[in-house]
Amino acid sequence: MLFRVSADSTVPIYEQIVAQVTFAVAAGDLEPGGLIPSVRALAERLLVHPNTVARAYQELERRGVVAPRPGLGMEVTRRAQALCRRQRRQIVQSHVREALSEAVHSQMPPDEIGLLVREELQRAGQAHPAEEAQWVPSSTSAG
Amino acid sequence: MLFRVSADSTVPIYEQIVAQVTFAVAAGDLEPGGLIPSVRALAERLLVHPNTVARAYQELERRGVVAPRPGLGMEVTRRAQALCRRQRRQIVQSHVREALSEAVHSQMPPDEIGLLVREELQRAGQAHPAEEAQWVPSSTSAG
Amino acid sequence: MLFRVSADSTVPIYEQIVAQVTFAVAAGDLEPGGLIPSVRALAERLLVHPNTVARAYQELERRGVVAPRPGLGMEVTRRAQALCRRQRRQIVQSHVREALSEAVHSQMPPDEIGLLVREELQRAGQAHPAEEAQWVPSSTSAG
Amino acid sequence: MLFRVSADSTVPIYEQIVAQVTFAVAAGDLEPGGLIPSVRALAERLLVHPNTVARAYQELERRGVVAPRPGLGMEVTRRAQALCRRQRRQIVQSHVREALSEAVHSQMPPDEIGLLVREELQRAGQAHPAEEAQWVPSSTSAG
DNA sequence: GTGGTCTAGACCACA
DNA sequence: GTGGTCTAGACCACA
Repeated sequence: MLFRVSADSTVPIYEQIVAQVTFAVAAGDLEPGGLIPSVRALAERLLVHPNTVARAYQELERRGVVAPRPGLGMEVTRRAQALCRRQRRQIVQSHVREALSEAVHSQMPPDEIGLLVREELQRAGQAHPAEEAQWVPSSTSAG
Repeated sequence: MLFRVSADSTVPIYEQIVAQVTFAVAAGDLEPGGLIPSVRALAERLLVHPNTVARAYQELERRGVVAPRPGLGMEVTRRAQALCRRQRRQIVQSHVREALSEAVHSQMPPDEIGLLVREELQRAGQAHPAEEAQWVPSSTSAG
Repeated sequence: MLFRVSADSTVPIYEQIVAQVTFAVAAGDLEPGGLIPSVRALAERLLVHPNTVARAYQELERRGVVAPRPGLGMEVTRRAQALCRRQRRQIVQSHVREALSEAVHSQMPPDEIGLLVREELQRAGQAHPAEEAQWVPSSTSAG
Repeated sequence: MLFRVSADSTVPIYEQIVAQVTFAVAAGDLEPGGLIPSVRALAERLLVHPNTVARAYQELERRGVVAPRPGLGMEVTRRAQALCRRQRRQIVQSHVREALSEAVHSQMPPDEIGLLVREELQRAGQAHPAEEAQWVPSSTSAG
C-alpha cells in the first residue's frame, strides 16, 4: 500500500486513510482475508498518532470493509471489494457531479466548461506513477 | 439577488454567500456601483446570524469585490467583475481538477471515468432555470 | 434528562450516553428541534472527558438522531423519534432474545426458566422512580 | 462435547468456552472424574489459539470445575456439577434481569415488553436439537 | 503482539 | 459560545 497523508489538507487525516484503504481494496491492492497494517505500524509509517489510525480503522470496520481478528489485527472482509467498489463509484460520481454542477451554476459559458473539463480530464489521465504515489485525497469545497 | 443558503451543506454558510456573490458578479447579475443588501437585511432574509453575513462581506471586501460606502453600505467595486471572473475560473477549475484527479487515483477504470464525466456533464447542463435559483454550493470533499 | 454513567460497566461510557439519549428521544423526553446539552456541559455533569461525550454525539449524528447546528450545538432531528423507537425496539428485543436463548441452551429446565422470567419481569416492573434515575445501561455478556 | 465457538461474537472466545463447559457440566453432559480434551486438542478442533483454550481452562480450574491430573490432563471435579448449576443459575438470572431491566428503563410500554418477552420465550423454546448444537453464547451488551 | 477506551489538553472553524 | 481533529500517553482485554 502506498499511503500518504497530509495534515495541511482540509480533509481530516483519518478520512484520508479511510479513502485510501477503500480505493486500495476496490482496486484489488488489498485482498479479502488479508490483514491490513497494524494501527501502530501504520501510525509510524504515516507519522501520525495511533489514535488517528485507530479512528480510521473503526470507520472501516463500521462499513464492513475490515473486521477485527482479536489479537491479530484487522482483516479485509470477503464483501470488502464489492463494498469498496460501490463506495468508490459513489464518491467519485458525487464529487464529479458537484464540481460540474457548480461549474454550470457559476454561469461560466458552456463552451468554456466543456473545454476546461476536457483539458482537466486529459491532465488527470497523464499523471505519472510517481505522482500517483504522492497523491493525497483533497477537499474540493468552495474555498 | 437570488441567494439561497443551506445549513445541511458541509460548506460553511459564509462561504456559500461568498461564492454566490462572486458568481453573481461574474455573470453580471450584480453591477459595479450597485449596493448589496445590508448585513442585517441579508441575515434576516437568509435566516442566518448577522455575524455570518458580516464574515462573508469581510471576505468579499478583502478580495476587492465590494467596498464600504460610509453611511450607505457595501458597494460592488469597478474591478469586481474582472476579479470575480478570475475567481470563478479558478474555483471551477480547481474543483473539477480535484474531482478528476481523485477519480484517476481511485484507480477506477479510465473508460468508466470518461463515461461518468460525460453523463454528469450532460446532467449538469440540463438543469432548469428554476433549479438554478435553488442551487446551493455543495462540498465535494472526499468523505 | 436524567443521565447517569458508570465507568465500572463493561459498556463503554460513550455507548451508555448513546443508549440513554436514544431512550430519552424514543420516550419523548427529548423533542425534535430541541438542542441537547453541549458537549462541555454534559461532560461536566457526568464527570467525564468532553472527548467521550463528543464521541457519543458523533455516533448519534451518524445515526441521524441529532444534527449539528453550527455554532449552536446539536439538534434533535425530526426523524429522531421514529429512529430511536426502532432502535429501542431492536436493542431490547435482541437482548431479551439473547438472554432467553442462553437460558434455553444452558439446558436449565423449562419450568425453572419460565419461573425465573416471571419473577424477573415482576421485579423489573417494580423499580422505583428513584431507582430509574440511577439506572445505567449494563452489559449482560456471559461473565 | 459439542463445542462451537464464533469469532464474530462480541463474547471473547475464552468466555464462550468457559460457558459451554459450565453448561455441559451442569446438564450432566460432562461427568465427574472424566477428562476434558487437552488444550492442544481442543485448540485444534476449534481452530483457536492454544493460549485461548488455556485461559478458559485456567478460569475453570480457578472455579473448581476442573482440576489437573498430572500426566493425564484436566479432570472434571466431584463438586463440578453443583458448582456449575449454581453458576448456570447465576449467569442466566443476571442476564435475564439485565435485559428486562433495560427494557423497563428504556420506557418501552409495559404491555409491549410483556408481549415481546412471551414471544421470545416461545421462540427460544422452539429451538431444535440441531440448532442447539450450533449455539454460541452471544453478548447482550447494550450496543 | 493486537485493537479499544479514556483522560488531558491544544488548536481550529464556525456562528 | 459551539463541535471537530489531533497528539500524547495510560490502561485494559484478548490471542
